[in-house]
Amino acid sequence: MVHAVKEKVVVGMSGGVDSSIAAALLQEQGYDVIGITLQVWPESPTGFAEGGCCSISAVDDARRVAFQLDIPHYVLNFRELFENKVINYFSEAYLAGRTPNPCLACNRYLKFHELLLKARGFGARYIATGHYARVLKDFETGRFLLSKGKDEQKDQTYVLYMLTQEQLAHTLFPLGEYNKKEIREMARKKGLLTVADKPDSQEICFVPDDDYASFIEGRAGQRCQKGNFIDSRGNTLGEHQGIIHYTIGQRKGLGITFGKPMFVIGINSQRREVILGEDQEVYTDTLWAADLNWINFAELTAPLKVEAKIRYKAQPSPAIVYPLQEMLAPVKGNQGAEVKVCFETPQRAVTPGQAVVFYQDELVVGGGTIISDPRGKIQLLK
RNA sequence: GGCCCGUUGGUCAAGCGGCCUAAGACACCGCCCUUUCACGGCGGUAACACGGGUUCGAAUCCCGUACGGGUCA
Repeated sequence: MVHAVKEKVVVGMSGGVDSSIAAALLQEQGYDVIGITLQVWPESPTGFAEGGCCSISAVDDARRVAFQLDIPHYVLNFRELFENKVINYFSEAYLAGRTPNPCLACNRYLKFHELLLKARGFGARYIATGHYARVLKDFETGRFLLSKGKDEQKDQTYVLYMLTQEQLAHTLFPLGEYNKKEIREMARKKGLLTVADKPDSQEICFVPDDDYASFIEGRAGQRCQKGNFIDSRGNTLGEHQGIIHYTIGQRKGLGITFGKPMFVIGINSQRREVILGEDQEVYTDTLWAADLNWINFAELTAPLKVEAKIRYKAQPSPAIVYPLQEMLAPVKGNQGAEVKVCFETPQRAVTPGQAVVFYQDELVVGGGTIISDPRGKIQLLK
């Protein structure tokens, strides 16, 4: 008589429908499932949007689902880590004139890195999340690959490009083979009614009312200094509310009118200037990126043809990634560009701080952080 | 001071006696979209400087007041 030892897996349960069903599916597949909810923010569980991927209000929902599935559930306090790795990064990036993506930092440091460490503490070999993505194995190179999920509409690989081989080797994405619609259907059938119809997460989970500027100013203890709107020739057009209020490509909230739509085409944090221009001026075909992570191979040694995405919801667009021999503009303590990306067609609103993610068909080849603005000027990371 | 011109929503700006319970653009607000910030889609709020008159009827014509701009000694 041989006992099949059940493989242990820790599921990051956010309290939403996706991670709940992820846990349920793994359980059906015979895994020994442990549910963990990361408590990150804030102190008080009130006043936060339902359904945020890391919303504290979700702890109760996650606990309830775990109870219904009859799996152990733990709530771990990740507040300090979240503060250091996500919120600080978020604030500093904005203050430096960049546009951060806190979800990427949260994934990189908490949901995958730290959760995997905790999982090992539980004796689990795998962690799992409710992302719509798939992990494959390349048997020729032995590398683990990241692929889009079956549901193209819901593809979330953009926020997973930073996963290391070590992490991919120990991560399961049970939703990769399903559509969102099917997941909600399963939730209803399983009687997980509290989460079945929860809206998808949205907005920054730790910022009340989506007013991130006030949030940053509140933490900094002072208002962000105002500055000038200028055009691409340097003419002053008006006064802005502080650079943290703006991102490249932005149209609304400028409070300034020219009879035609105007967009942010650049941010100069040193001079506290926000550069405005017409729609056409916000397009560029070249960008530089740093902080690269490669999935299909260890290092980029030759130009690579890819389809690249410059924002979560951007369309993948044909491009060539060139490795840079020398780090551009190396500055002590700063990180220079590692690659130059040339698109076949100009991209709208290339924005420093956002990620560029490279695809080949269904696979995520890698990605990095954009460090140049649409006007081709490189801004170094801090 | 005299003479002339102008004064329409937050901004720009249609309108030339009934089609104006006033167009459009930009801005603003809301919803949708969305694990970031944005973009985008849809919808919405909002004005005839003021007071008299002419007329069946005035944003549109006349007179005066206020405020702008121009011009003349």
